[in-house]
Amino acid sequence: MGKQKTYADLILPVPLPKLFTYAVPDTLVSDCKPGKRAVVQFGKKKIYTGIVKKIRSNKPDYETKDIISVIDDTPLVNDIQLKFWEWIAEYYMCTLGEIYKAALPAGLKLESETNILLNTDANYSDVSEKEEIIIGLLTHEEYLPLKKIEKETDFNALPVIKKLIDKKIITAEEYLKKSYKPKFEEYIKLPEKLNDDKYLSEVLEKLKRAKKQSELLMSFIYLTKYGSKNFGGIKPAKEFTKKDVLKFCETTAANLKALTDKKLLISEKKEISRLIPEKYEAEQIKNLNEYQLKALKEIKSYFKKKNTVLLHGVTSSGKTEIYIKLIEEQIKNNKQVLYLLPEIALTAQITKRLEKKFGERLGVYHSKFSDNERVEVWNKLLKGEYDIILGVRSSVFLPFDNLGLIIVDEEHENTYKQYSPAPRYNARDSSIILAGFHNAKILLGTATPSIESYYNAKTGKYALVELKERYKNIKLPEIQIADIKEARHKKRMKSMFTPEMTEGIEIALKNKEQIILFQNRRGFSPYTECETCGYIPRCEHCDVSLTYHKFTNRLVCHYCGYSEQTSKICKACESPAMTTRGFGTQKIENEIKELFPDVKIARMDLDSTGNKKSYHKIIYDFENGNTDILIGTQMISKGLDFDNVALVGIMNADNMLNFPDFRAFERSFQLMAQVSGRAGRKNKQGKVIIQTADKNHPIIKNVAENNYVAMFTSQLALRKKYKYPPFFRLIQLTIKHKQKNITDAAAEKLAYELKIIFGNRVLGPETPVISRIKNQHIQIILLKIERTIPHKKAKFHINKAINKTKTTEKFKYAQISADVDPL
DNA sequence: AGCACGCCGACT
DNA sequence: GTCGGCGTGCTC
Repeated sequence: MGKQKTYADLILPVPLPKLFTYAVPDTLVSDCKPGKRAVVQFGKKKIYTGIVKKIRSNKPDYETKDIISVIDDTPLVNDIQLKFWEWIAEYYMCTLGEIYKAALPAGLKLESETNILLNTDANYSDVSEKEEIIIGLLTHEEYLPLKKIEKETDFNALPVIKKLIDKKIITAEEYLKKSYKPKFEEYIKLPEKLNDDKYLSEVLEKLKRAKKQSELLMSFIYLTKYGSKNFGGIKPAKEFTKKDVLKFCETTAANLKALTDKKLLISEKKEISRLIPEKYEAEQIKNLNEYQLKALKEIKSYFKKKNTVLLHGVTSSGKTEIYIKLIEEQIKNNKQVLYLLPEIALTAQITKRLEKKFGERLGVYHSKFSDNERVEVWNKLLKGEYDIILGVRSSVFLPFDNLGLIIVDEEHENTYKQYSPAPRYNARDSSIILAGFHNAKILLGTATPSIESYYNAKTGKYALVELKERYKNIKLPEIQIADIKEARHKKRMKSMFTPEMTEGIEIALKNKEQIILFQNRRGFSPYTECETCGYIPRCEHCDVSLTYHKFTNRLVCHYCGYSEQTSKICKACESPAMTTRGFGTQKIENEIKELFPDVKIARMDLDSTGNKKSYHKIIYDFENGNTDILIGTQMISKGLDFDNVALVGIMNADNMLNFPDFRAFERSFQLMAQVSGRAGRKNKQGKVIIQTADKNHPIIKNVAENNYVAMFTSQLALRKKYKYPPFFRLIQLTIKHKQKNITDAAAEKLAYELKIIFGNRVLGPETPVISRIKNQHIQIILLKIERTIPHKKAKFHINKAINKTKTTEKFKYAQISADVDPL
């Protein structure tokens, strides 16, 4: 009679729809708890860390492996998070493994690597040439990672290694590699005994002949007592970092080492945090103006009845100050706050403001942080060292245990939706569920609400608070529409600039005021075309035209990264007539340089903001007036506040409006309204010039009149008529396969299965504009399902149809993925 | 997703 | 004959 065994269901980082059950050895039973990481072998060799989902005692009807070890003393993921993961998996039709992968920073998901060791007692008299090469590599090393051996050999090393293992000459070992590396810094302090003046003078006597060393010792002692006023200054302290010692004692590392070797100074390596916030003087937030106060009061009173409030405040109405007041109250009540924002663009300015207010209790989490930094944020939140997290999409996965409020700033932004890879979740919508699990309130803020959110507010699902006055009485900008068609007809265009735009720029420059020129990129990139035959180079793997990059002079595929040299000669007809078409920010930059040669220009787009630094530099230069004209993509539309912008020029409104997407009008309005909001200064009205070939377009009129409600009303009617959100829920299914005929047939079959249940709610299958990516052919099926139908039920039937399709032998390897609420 | 196994055409 | 490509199946 053995006692009952314990089993654990684990979430593993694989895209398989089920949990994996492992036996928990008796020694680990007391330690193995849900939310902790367990190390297990998966398959023949791979070792992973999985998250313990559930502990149970009933034996499964298959053989189980044992858990190797449990890593964490306390759970890394709490119950609320596990519940949240399950909701996301269900709603967005993905696996828990995919969420696990997305939720945790890589440093917390350990994976094994294979190491190869040479057996010392092996007999290697009878080896082949290739085998000898590998043995040669190993003779100088204790061991080598398999990956490294594969890289350093110019033949396929795997079979050779297998042979060598068979011959018992080498062995393979799996080991978990820790990717999180704590950061260390060297600190220097004085040994106790040197506090004794008598001893000190003896030491100095001994150092008589080492002048540099005694000087250093004296100046270090001085530093500990009085600090320094040079080089920016430093306060007295018991110990200093090595870096500071070298700087303030004006000495060399060698000299310092001489003293530490003699134990006259003590050097100590300490683990330090990478997340040292900038030290700012604590700042009082300015008093709210009467409109902000009114809005704040309304939000608070609505929170008594409703969980979600939509704050619709025009650009520069001071929403951030209201957020700060709400955050302060939560902190007073010992609650956590999650402040979500779209992408790095916003973080720079807002981080600074929040850091000034909340100092070290603020954690920042975004994509430009290194993985090590993200691990630290996770751990610090777990330890309760943060009250507020300011972060992007993925911060909804951080280990909060006591949220009181979630703020979703710029609620309408599409970067809240992840498209690829799975989980294809929307952080705004998910955070409403997350807030529910925590009994927390949620505030959506924006100047241009998404149609969905405004509809929810209008129908009473959310409360609506309006803030229509701009902060500091800045006037909304004057909006001028410049007719490209007419200017072209009269031959008055200068390159891509209408006379209105050229004049506007000239006036602003003359007044020493700044200018922002906006060119959206989406659906509009420069490409090359043959003037003789009209041939446009396309990607061989992805069926999409290649984008021209002037900087590298190459044609690049934006889907797979393939690139090729540009050529004057047309590949199709061989005439030397290839020219560039369309213009992006680079082209505008070049044209401006020609039209206004002495003007200082900066460009901000994905290419020019490769890292945190270059991005901040562009903003910093513009803020401080070092740049006259800033040219950019949507990046510049997001929440940046500048003081001296007289003119915002929208280079081409039409390519946004004509984008083939049911949200094109809504997005165009949002973009133009947001970009316009960058214009205007204290006491002086700003100006916006919109260039368009269609000056009577209703959306352009809505923008010019700053009439959100008109845009909303007309769009809502169309959404209803054509069965789109918010009335219908969209689910897009993507079918991929290497062979076109299998893709097409599988898509047909899936559509057929879906139509049995969903009837004419099924659209397609259709060949998307980009019909092939990385040599995979693609078909898509779109479902439009009434909001009134329970989504669980709908998804159950969709999964059934997918499984049914896969029962056909030929379609077994077709990849079918779902995108719920696609953008 | 990895990873291994096994089948088959293409080379020394 | 072996090498290496890729189709197929499995993972507690």
